[in-house]
Amino acid sequence: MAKEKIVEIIERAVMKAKAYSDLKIETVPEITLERPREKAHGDWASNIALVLAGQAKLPPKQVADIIIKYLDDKQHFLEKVEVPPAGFINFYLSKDWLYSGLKEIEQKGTKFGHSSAIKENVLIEFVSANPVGPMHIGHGRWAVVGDVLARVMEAAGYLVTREFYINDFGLQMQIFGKSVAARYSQLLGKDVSFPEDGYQGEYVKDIAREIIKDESDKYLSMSSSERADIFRETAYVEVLDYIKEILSKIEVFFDSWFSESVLHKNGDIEETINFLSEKGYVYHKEGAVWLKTSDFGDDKDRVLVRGNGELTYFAADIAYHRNKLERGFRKLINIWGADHHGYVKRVKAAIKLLGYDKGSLEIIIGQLVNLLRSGEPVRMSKRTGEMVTLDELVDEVGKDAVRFLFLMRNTDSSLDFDIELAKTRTNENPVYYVKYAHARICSIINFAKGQGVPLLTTDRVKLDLLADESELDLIRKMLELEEVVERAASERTPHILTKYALDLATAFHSFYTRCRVVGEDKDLSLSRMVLVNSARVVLANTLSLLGVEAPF
RNA sequence: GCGCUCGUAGCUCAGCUGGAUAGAGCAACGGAUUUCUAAUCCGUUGGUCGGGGGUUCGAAUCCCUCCGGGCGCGCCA
Repeated sequence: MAKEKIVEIIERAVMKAKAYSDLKIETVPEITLERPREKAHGDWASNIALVLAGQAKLPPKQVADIIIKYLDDKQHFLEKVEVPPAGFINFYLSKDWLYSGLKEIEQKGTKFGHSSAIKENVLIEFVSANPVGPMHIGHGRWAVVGDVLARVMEAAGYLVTREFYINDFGLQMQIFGKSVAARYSQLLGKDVSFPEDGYQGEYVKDIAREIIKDESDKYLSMSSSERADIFRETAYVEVLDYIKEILSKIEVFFDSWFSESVLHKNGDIEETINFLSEKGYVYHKEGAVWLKTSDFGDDKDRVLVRGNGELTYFAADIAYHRNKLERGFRKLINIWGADHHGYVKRVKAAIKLLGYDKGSLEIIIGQLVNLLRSGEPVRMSKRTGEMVTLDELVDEVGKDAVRFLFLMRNTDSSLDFDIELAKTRTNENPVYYVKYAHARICSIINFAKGQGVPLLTTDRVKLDLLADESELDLIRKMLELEEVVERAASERTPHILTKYALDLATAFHSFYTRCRVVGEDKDLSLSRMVLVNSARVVLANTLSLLGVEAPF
C-alpha cells in the first residue's frame, strides 16, 4: 500500500535531517499518516512537523520545509509534495502509482482488499438468542453485525470462529416446556390453566399442534411435569431449527453451536467454581456462594450458587468463557444486546479472576432497531405478542436490504429502519444505489463487447489515457478498500463498509456522467474497459464482504 | 440514587483514538444530460459540535461539572 511506502520515505528523511544536524532532535517519533478531509490537501498528509516543532525549537512550517528537502522518492510514488502554512506535509500520489493499482486489482481479483497478514485467532460469539421463541429485529441486526465483522476480520487475516451460545438450561426453558404442555392439553380439549409467566405467542400453539399431528394424544396420560420435561426438549429443537432457518435466510452461518446444558452435565461449572475457590476468590454468605468480582472492577460481588443449591446463569457463563479461552482463542469478542450491558463488568471481572488478561474479552454492545413504515413508528408490544419478527421483515424487504441497512450505523447507536424505504428502488435507498452501480457497470461491459470493444489485460492497454479527474478519483477510491477492511477489522466497526460501498458507487456514477466508455477513440475505450471492470471487481468484493448480492 | 451510553446542519448520521476552513445523505432551491440503464450527475443555502470550565502549540475528540434522552442496576436468564 502507498501508505507504508510514504511513511518509510518520511522516516528516512527525518533521520537524515537529524544526522546532518539540520533538525536538532533527540528522538524520531512514530510517523503517522492520515487521509486529509479536504481533497485539496492531497492523498495523504503527515503532521510530523507539528509533532517535532517543540523538540526542534522551530515553527512547524520550517520543520516541514527541512524534512521535504530530504524526501527521496526513488520509485516515483509521488506527484508532488506541499507544505501549507500550518506545517502539514501533503502528499499527492502520482498517476503511475494509481495505474499500478489497477494492475494489483487485476492480479488479486476477488482477493483484492484482503490482507495476507496472519493475525491472532478469535472467537466471535453473537446472536445467542434464547431458543424459546422467534427472533426479533434486534437479533437480526446483531447477527448481521457479527457476521460481517467475522467476514471482515477474516479478510484482514484473522482466524475467526463464529459461535452461538445456546441457553438451553434453566428457568426460561422450564417455563417454555410448561407453556407448550399447557397448549397441548388445551388443544386436546382439556381445561388446564396456562402458566402465569408462560410464553403467549401463537408459535407455542403451533408447536403443540405439530406434536399432536405427529404423535396425537399419547402424552395426555402423563403427569403434567413429565409432559413439560419431554416437550421442553421437542420444542427447543424445533425452535432452534427455526432460528437456524431464519439465520440462513439472511446468510448468517455459525461454525459452532455451544450448549449451556453441556456445561452442567460435564460438571464444568463446579470445576470452575473450585478453581476460583482455590485461588481464594469465593466465599459463603447468607447461604449462598459468592464471587469477589468487586475486587476487579465490578460494583458488587455476585452469586454463583443460590441458597437453594442452584447454579446461577453467571456461574455457567464463567465456565463458558473459561472453556472458550481453554480452547486456545487469544481473543474473545461477544456481541450483546443493549439490555445486557449491565452484565459486562462482572464478566470482565471474572475473566481476570480466572487469570486471563483483561483484553482477552471484548464486548460489543448492540443497540436496538426502531422499525418505521413511511416515517411512522411501527407499534410493537411484547405483552400482546403484537410484533414484527425478523422472519417477517426479511420476507417483506429481502435479505440484501436487511443486511445493508442494518450496517448503516455504528453498532452501539440505535438505528431507524424504514420498511417502505427499504423496499424502494430509487436512489433514496442506499442498497439499490450501490447495487445499481454494479448492474450498470456490467451493462456497459456487455454493450462494449457487443460494439467490438473487448476487455483486455492491463499490459495491453494504455493506462495513461485515463486522465480525467473523475477517472483518477475512481481509482483512488478503489485503492482504499484494503485500508477500509483493515480498519473495520481492527476497530470492530463493520458498518464503515457500507459507507465505502456508497462512496465507491458515487465515484463510479460521477465517472459515468463525465466519460463514455464506448467512443471514437479506440485506445481510450480499451483503457476505460479496464477501468470499469476494475471498479466492478472492487464493488463486487465490497458487496461480498457485506453479504449482499451484486446484480448484473 | 448509582453505573454505562448518546447529544454535531431542518431530519438521519460520519468524524479514523488531539490537527488544517467541522463533513456526507435526505429535505429545500438552482442547474446538467443529443448517453453504454434517469435506480444518474453537478452546484447553492444551512453549524454557539447540548451549556460551562480545564488540560496544550491545537479540543467535536481527553478530564471535570451541569442539563437532556436511552439502557441497566435480582440468590432472573
